[in-house]
Amino acid sequence: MRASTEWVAIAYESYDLWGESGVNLTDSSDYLRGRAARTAPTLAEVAAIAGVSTATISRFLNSPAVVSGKTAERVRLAIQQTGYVPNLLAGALASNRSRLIAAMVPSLTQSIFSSTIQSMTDALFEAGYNVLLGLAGDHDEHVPAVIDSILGRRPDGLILTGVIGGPELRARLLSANIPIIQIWDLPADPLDMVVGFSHEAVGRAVGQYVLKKGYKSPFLISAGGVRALSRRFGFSRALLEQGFAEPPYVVFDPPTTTRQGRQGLADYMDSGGKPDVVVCTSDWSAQGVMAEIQSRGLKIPDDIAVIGFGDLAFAADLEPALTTVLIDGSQIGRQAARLLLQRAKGLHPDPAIIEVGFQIIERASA
Amino acid sequence: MRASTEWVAIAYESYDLWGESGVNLTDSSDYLRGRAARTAPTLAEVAAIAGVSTATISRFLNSPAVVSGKTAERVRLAIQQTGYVPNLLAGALASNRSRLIAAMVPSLTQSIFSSTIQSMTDALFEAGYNVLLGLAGDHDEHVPAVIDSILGRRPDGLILTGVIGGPELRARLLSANIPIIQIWDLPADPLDMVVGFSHEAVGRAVGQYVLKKGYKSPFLISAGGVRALSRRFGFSRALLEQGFAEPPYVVFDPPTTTRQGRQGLADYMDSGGKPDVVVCTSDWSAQGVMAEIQSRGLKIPDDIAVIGFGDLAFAADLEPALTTVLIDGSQIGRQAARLLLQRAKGLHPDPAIIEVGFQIIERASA
DNA sequence: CGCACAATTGCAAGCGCTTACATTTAGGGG
DNA sequence: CCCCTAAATGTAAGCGCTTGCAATTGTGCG
Repeated sequence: MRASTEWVAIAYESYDLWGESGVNLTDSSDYLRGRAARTAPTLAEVAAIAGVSTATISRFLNSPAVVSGKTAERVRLAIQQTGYVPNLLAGALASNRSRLIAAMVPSLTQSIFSSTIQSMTDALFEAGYNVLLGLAGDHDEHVPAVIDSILGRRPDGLILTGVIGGPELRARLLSANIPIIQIWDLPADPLDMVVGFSHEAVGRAVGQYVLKKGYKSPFLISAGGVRALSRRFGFSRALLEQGFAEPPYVVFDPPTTTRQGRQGLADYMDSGGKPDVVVCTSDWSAQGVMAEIQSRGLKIPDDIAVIGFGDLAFAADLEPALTTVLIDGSQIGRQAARLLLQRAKGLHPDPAIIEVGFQIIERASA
Repeated sequence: MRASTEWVAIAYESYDLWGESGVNLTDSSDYLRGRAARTAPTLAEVAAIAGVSTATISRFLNSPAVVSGKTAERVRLAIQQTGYVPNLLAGALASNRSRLIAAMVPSLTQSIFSSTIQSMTDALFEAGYNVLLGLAGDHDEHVPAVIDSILGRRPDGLILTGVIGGPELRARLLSANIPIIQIWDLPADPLDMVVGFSHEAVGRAVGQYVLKKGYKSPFLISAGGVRALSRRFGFSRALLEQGFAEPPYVVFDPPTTTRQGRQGLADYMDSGGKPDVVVCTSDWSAQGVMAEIQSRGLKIPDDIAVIGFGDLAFAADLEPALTTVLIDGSQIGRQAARLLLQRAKGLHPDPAIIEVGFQIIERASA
């Protein structure tokens, strides 16, 4: 694909000049060794300066309402003067609340979940929580290790995207005894709370849309994950129920890429396939499909129509604009954060299973 | 842009059925309240079962080499039997090592940094570290708050992308007394270690490339951040040095989107601009530029050429393939992780300023 | 078989906070 | 001006681990 490659002057000198392991090292054991290294001020020091007990400082920080005005002022000054930053590790240990929420996603690159994580992190941050990210791997290959390291941090809540796992994993998660939210799906057997939608319903809706539009020869480009497969399943069901044949499809390994879309359609057409619409389980592959169609001098949607999934930021601004399925990822994140915060307050949100729905966005491509 | 919108059946019933705040709540104070809620097994319990002291269990976990074989076996069993998960908060407090690395990025959505975070997180996880993500906001608006909450977790290292900040912020960061790595740039005045490249050099290289290709009327679409501005500056310099005029440009607020590219070019051309090449400070906007050009029935690169930045995953598979600047984000992440790990071992990597370079990838679009 | 030394293990003192409970101080009414 | 109650603050016991140091056990060798 790369027609040619030109190294830039400065790159000649610097790129990979030091290999990933060919770095010179100087031992200087004084740095970061043992506990002598850091000397951040502690509560006790601030308390001494302010002339109060450590308990008062702690209260000033955590429940300002209970300390008197003049004390508060002295404490404020002492904190400012010392540049005190509370040690949340110690606080978490003592209070048994870490103010940490763990979120597990397959991966970060090209992830459809990033808007969810973004909005969730923002919302939780407002409430004093930090998000600890766990990357499960595109095939969930790191799940057990990630779960263990995450649980070791004693998070106050867990957000999971598409982790199924066997009974032992479920047990391990449940034994943490913290709120768990599964997002981006509606599991048949939820661990706890859920914010998601039915992927099969999406597939079915897209199938009905395709039929309504009068397309006769759909071709499916699907990712290999369970959720994408559910969508494909729903799509096929919709067609079968109307007496159509099961549509041809190709399945690619995650993560889904633009190239897969291009490749998938190219291979299909090169082997004689003549689709009038290509349905993708991701806007990324849909984008590749569009490129492939155009590179063959065909017209979208007249010769071949294209449908994506996700309504990613770029979908509306392709040429032609991409017809796709909108999932409000930010809303999922906000809802998840909200449920978690409710639970942290000791409330039991009802319902604890929130179906966020989806929407087919009809644009020019199909 | 949305030609029409169709709600899917199931969506009618469920979408926003519960508003974001209209949820019924049941108080059940027994849940997650006070310290009675959790009863995870502790070191002491495991020790009792294994018939050894807590110190031995701790050693088994952290320096297995020093415990004898038969003891190790007993401990292993006890751990398995109890389902013990070490409380890393307590461990961190006691050892003054949190095994947490904080990473600050502007945002997650459409972020060019995601491959860096991904590879960094993976590499650090291997070594027993978790990554705590801090979202600074597209205009660094959350920096102070995020820094404080991050430092409170006592991370063992800090990774920063594009945080400048005044002297007081610098002081606060340095006072944490932990390794700091600034990535994706070469700051004139680094806090500590650096893994990045010169954005101005990128701009200059692109400028030279544009000249070499014989383009006469470039138009720039730039993001508003300091890094994108450096690239624009470098680009202009390259042209000015060769006696060309400063190229016209438009600057958009981050985050950079496909729409900005479309809009930017459309506005420029509608007001009479006749560029023969559009240079973008992001592949995202380049993608929008391409769509806009094609929607006007023009040819890429014959009528208007396009150059992007980032070599994001889709760039090679657009039609035509996008000429862009490759930055190896994964390598940045790995290098940063490596530096951090070296430092954690008490070594001082040399050099501590790593320039990763870049590469102009010539494809069909320019 | 006894001793020096190394390899294991145990003891116990924290790490820096939170919070139940006790104590002190402030405020109000009679 | 005193007593009662509420508000503010202090005391001190942990939270669950790590680790310096001491004690114990094991090993090799004379």
